[in-house]
Amino acid sequence: MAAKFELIKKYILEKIESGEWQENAPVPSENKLAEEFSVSRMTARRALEELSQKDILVRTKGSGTYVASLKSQGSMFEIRDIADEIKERGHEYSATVIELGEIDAIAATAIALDVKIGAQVHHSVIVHNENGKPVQVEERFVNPEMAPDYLGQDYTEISPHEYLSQVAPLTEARHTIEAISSTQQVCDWLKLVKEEPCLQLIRRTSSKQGVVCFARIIYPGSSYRLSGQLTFPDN
Amino acid sequence: MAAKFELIKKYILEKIESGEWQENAPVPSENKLAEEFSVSRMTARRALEELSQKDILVRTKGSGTYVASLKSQGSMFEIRDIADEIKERGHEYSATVIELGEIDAIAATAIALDVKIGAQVHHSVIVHNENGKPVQVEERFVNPEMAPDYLGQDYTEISPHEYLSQVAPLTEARHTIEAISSTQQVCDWLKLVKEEPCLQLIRRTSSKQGVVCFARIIYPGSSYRLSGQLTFPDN
DNA sequence: ATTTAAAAGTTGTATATACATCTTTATTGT
DNA sequence: ACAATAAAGATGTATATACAACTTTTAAAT
Repeated sequence: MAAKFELIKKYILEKIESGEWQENAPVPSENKLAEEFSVSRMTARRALEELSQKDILVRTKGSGTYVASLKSQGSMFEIRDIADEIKERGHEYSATVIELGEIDAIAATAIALDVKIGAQVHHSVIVHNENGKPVQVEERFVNPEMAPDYLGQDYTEISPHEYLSQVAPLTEARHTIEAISSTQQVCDWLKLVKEEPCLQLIRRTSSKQGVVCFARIIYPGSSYRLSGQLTFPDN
Repeated sequence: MAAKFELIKKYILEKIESGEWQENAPVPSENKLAEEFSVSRMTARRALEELSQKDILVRTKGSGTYVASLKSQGSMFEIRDIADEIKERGHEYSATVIELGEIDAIAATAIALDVKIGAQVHHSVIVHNENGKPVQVEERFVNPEMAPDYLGQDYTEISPHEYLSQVAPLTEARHTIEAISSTQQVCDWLKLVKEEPCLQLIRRTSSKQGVVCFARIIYPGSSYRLSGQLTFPDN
């Protein structure tokens, strides 16, 4: 039989995963959880404390416990939102939607998304511009079952990453990074006059319900960098 | 005044950082710590438990608490040890030491290592081979104060990473990845016949005592990949 | 010597309690 | 209406206790 505090953790995680408790939503207090689950306060506390140490919850003395900002989750090795980064630099950000529609999944896509070959999947190609100049291209294949409204969004306003985070919070992502030479297609998208080494980041995102998204993000290697941080105990 | 359990955590971390307690070393039991620090068992337990959740300690019911394998630390976004990876594939691994000595720190190196410009720092260039073919070059600048014996190691036997992990465990690393075109020097080292897009990973490693190492690791982008994983709560 | 059984040691879970510290809300006085 | 104060509510730290479950060591029996 599972431990009591694990059941409470599970309960909270489910609320967050389902989207019922969004970012910054208040979580029941130690005493409330203790009463609802018929456990002592210390047991309820343990559940909250452990989730807080995993940065899923944020606790404030005197105030309460809240769902953490999900962006802080992935930040260990998340590409900082390109829009934020550009704006922070004081430059103008814009996005160009090159493609947004459905396509048949070829074998590689089907495997990555865990759907049948030939199945219709959502597909988008978006170019991010800094001061009007393209600096990053982002191609995504999205499992329609996980995000049925994917095609209905305005991606000049909200980034796909942002939207998908709302639809499927608490996801796990696997990344692969490689250096490639820009293909003709990439040269077109990024308006490169010649071939250039590029960073290609492939990201496969899944939640407990299944694979959400398969993304290919390409930077011209010379102009942009991807930074990751391996943190370690503060003390 | 700091909380009692924080003092115990600090005590344990210092033992590990100093190297006094190595990998898999036994850590005093809850009861022993409770007695030594004159606290209740629950307080000592809290210190051990929190360090265990950060993967610094490993606890086994009935047996005891031990210092975790440090390699599991960085594994979230550590480049898997190239030697291991090659051996796992059933291929032959070898390393070629191209350079091993001292050099004057130029400005960029000095800043990265937090030493004075012109100071002598340890320097190594090592090429890793798979079945005799070079697949990765690794250039390192090492702060001599942190690892005085760096030059005395046999890097065909032990990897610099492995050695440095012993000298300075519990480090924090910052990574930057970019795509570059191979320079002539890199072409020489990797025996590339023509320019090729490469992944360049720059890693700056520091412990609490200071900056340990500044490393530049270059892969031919087409043949090798760097994989990272963003994990998320198991439940 | 080998096996078996008991004991001791260690971590895991759970509870009840006490008090500290901070925040938010409600009350009261002007 | 405003400000000051009090009360209530929340998290933070610490302790003492009890028992469960597992491992290692010790002791005993064969």
